[in-house]
Amino acid sequence: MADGEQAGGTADGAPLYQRVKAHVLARIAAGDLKPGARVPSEHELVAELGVSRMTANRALRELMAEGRLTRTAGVGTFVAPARPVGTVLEIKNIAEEIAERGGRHSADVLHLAEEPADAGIAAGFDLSAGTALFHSILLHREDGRPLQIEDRWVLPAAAPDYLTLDFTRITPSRHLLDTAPVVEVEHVVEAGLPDARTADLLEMAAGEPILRLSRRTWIDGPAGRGGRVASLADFIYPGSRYRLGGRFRPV
Amino acid sequence: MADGEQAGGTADGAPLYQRVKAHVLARIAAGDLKPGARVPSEHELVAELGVSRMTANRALRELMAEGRLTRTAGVGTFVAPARPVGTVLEIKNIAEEIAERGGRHSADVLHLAEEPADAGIAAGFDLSAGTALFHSILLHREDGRPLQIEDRWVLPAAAPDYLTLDFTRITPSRHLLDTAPVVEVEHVVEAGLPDARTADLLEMAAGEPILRLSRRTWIDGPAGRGGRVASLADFIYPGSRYRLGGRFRPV
DNA sequence: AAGTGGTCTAGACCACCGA
DNA sequence: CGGTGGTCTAGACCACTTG
Repeated sequence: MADGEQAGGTADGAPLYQRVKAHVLARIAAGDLKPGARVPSEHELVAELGVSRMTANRALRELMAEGRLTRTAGVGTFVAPARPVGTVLEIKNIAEEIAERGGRHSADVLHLAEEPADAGIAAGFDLSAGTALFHSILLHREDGRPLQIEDRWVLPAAAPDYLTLDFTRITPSRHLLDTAPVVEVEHVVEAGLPDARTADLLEMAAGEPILRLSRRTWIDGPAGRGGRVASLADFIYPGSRYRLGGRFRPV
Repeated sequence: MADGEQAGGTADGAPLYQRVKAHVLARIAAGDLKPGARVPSEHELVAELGVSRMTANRALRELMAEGRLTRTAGVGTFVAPARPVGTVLEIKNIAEEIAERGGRHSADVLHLAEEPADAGIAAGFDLSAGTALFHSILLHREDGRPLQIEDRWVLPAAAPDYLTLDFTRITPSRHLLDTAPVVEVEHVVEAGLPDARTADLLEMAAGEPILRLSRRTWIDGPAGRGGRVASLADFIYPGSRYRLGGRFRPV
């Protein structure tokens, strides 16, 4: 129908599907619908709220996309279990991040060559040991002071011209992002102790720990296949000079 | 129309709106549509692909929700600029996380009291120093071995019964999640060195670093106001026994 | 005025699930 | 079999932007 209706806890001028969403969320918030409980079906919402089925469908579909509901064709719609809290840690290009702080970024290229992958690196790429990969090691500085060691392996097919690039001017992250669309990313963060060379390069005090961020990125295969590991990178920061942060609204 | 069509790089059996999405994404991937470029309007897609406008709308709307397009009513649809890469670090309840690994969780309550906030804590809550808050310190163990120190401050209004809970049976995270819906979360991860008491509690080797995760969570105000800081928690892990990881598809 | 996205409807067909 | 979600259509009205 057209008007004369109000559904949930959303402003009157709001679109109908949003009011339907608010209506369902309000019942969940009130404890009326607990996790696992069955939510009114599309047809029931049509009858209950006087909206069309497409509108009810959009409301429920979006709530499912937001993680609030689970739906199964032929069965029904249910309140999703309380979800673990996740965080978006936004990991910017180091050069852009420094620029945003008003600092000056520079980089030393410590190593840049094609090398056979050892067993550990090869495993990260799902390739066999000995496969030739590009390997770069960079030292990034903020206002001249060492901030990050970037130790990266790259699948040659993902960036054929990798060895010819000037990494004092463009970061590998930037180049790879521009070259191939990233399909998936994996991150692992850990605390550790630096080896002697790392401590020396980063000009760290004795005993100071490092923060290590390991990142794997996947790209689409050339023909749009499942996707391949394009790059494996370790970012190492002095523990006293770097923190990783993120703020977000729960999904 | 009904059938005899195929649009982009998606399987023939796939829903039409997904084929429309694939069609647009393929043009972006091919460099045909670069960031900022205008994407065919809904009407144009209707004419070009023979789908209904609702189907074209759903395809473009979902691509916008996925961050690939920007849309402006009255203007048009455009390819979104390349986005900085973000990561979802999913941070589970420690008890559930241990259970998922097949371990046994236990906890010691080291401290549980109402205390005036010092200047630093109060600042985190946007309150004035000296405000009375609940303060708990817990030591979480996996199969008896210390894994995490949880040092938490809680706004009394967010969990009035906090001091009466049995934290050997339910974790503060779990209780707070069940009590009040979280509106926003902030995380900071850093590496550091433990003080003597921390090293002792976590049974750490000399010189071993810690991984510290600091979390602030916001809840809605009682009347649905802007939101208040409900809790401020530090989670401290032995660097040698914990890593924080996440895998996701770029938005 | 023409084009854009934003929304909504009433109906339709389908695959799937459970009794 | 009836109920469920999943999809698709052909129209419609609206607010907005642009020329």
